[in-house]
Amino acid sequence: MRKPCCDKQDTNKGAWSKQEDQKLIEYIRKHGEGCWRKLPQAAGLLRCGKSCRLRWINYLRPDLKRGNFTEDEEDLIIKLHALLGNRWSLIAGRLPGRTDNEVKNYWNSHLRKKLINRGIDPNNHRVSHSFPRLQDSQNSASAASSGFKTQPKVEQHLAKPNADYEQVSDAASSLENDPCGLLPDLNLDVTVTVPASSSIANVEEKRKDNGSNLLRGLDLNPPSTLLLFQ
DNA sequence: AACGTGAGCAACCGCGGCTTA
DNA sequence: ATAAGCCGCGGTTGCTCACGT
Repeated sequence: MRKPCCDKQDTNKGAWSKQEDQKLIEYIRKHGEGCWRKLPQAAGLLRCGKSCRLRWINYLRPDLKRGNFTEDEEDLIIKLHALLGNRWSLIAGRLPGRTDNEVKNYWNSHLRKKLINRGIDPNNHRVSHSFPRLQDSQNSASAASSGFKTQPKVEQHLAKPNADYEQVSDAASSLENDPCGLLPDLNLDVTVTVPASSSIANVEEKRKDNGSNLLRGLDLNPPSTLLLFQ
């Protein structure tokens, strides 16, 4: 049998130092990503491989954008969350240079509140009486101050008060259980194909057999050609 | 100026599925 | 065939900083 992943008593925890970052960057620059278990020892780091992977993916990767999310990115996150639910890695996969952790944090700290302020339940993207909407004047003011050019299409279509649409467990299931066509105007223009062996959908289907029905057979194109909504 | 509070974010934890010995 | 390690994910925690009193 294999050795345990790492000796926890011999590993550092908490914030990474610049020296540690540098070691990790140097090592991956030379050897590339992969084999996270061996990496810490090979790179001279007293860290768990898991921790190294997280640090690299979320912070050190050279292709990371960092900085504020654009309005387009915000809109896309909201729409993808309505479609996919809390599948942050999938959502981040549609946002070049963004990580699942970053998207998740941004959702929890900013976007959730925005939706709540508009009387939309962020869990299912439906108008909810338990999230009292601001008056229109306040709403537009808050939208303007919070960076939205106009009301996103999602809200325009979802902000129809109708108690029948409430109380659904999560966004993904709400879409699946949408007999009334709550989201008719989202125009989910996705290509339905037999998944290619290399497609994201295929990989995801292999990984997450539970609850990935939404993705089954969806050929998720690269971000630049994504046509989820119009 | 000092303290309290809340927001934002980096990092950790635990779990599930896959891989491998 | 099976048990245990590996990997990646989502949820949660805890630290830091900005802001208000």
